[in-house]
Amino acid sequence: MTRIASSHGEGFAPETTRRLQRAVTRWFARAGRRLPWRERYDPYEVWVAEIMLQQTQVETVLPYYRRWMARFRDVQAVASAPEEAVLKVWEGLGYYARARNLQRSARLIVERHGGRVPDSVPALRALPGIGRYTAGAIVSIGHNRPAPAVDGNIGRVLGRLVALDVPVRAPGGQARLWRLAEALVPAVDPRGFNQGLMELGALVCRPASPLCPLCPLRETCAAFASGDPQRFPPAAQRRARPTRCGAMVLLRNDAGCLLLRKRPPRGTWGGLWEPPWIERRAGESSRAAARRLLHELGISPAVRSLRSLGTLHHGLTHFQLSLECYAGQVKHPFPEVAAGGLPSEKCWADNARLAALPLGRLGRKALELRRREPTGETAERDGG
DNA sequence: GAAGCGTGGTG
DNA sequence: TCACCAAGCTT
Repeated sequence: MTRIASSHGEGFAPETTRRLQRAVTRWFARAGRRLPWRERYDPYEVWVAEIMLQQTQVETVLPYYRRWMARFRDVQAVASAPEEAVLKVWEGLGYYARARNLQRSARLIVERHGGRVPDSVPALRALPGIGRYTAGAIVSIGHNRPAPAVDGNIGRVLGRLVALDVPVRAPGGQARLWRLAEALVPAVDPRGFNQGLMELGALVCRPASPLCPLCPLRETCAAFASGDPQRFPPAAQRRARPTRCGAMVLLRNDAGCLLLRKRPPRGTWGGLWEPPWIERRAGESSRAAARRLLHELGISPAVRSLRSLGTLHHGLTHFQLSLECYAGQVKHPFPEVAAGGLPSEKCWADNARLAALPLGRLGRKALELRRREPTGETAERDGG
């Protein structure tokens, strides 16, 4: 391996660079997976796929991508859809700000770019939800123009190639990787090169147990030469994940409809619907928390009883949720629920509405808990 | 710069 | 069971 210092920063000697470029693009042409967004390389399709793929694996994305394309054929279709329709297709995929930003961006693309996905990094980065990586990916993959793009996979591949000794996310690590990517991306077939690096990271240069014997870059790879490629680049420290406890209420009225609340547009599960829940205060029992929640909802006196359905556990990136779930019946068929907020933020949903509204996984889990519970009145018992 | 933002797969 | 990770972006 020959590495030289150049005016562009660090990089490889020109002949090494060309060899790496060829090795990656040839390997990708041979071993790259056939994926729906790789059929036509339509910039709209690449854009949607890249947003879905942020922090999400290919296998998870596939069914969502197909549903999306069946529902929204082009930028205009996204721009003109109700937000709820967009969130419904996204339901279950997580990081819901991506869906809201996708639609905001679609409207901006219609306004500013005549409905065509921009082909320059600055124009793309001006759109919400598109950062440095995604802009580079859309330019190179969607438009086949040379642009560097460093995601988790490429960061690991390049990091191993040069035996990067600081975490990818560290300040110095990012800068060095982007300089490398910039120096390596070829003018010819940048699409195949960037995708090839990513595909290598996903299939061969995996975080754990990399398949070096299958790697077209092993002769140039400093981590491979070290004999322990898995050590590079070093992992960053993780933060602790605290558990938050609380109570959720599944309230049915006499018409059999379930009370749902819409979450505020920002924050966790922004814009999605869910059965109301509340965090427990210090020293407060979950049943007491449930009663406090009912009071906030303004329907406390109408509830005959609360029976425990069990505990719902849900893990998120930065915390773990543990919710005691209570089922209750409300006396009046259509009680006022506006007391605790705007009327539009709550609704009594029948089964058709439940199926049509966007809910997060937590909400769906709660509905499942209720469905499995035998119907009819049971004596009040405390689940904690 | 660090924290917030979902979910599912894996060892 | 549980920590770790996966095609990052925003504030």
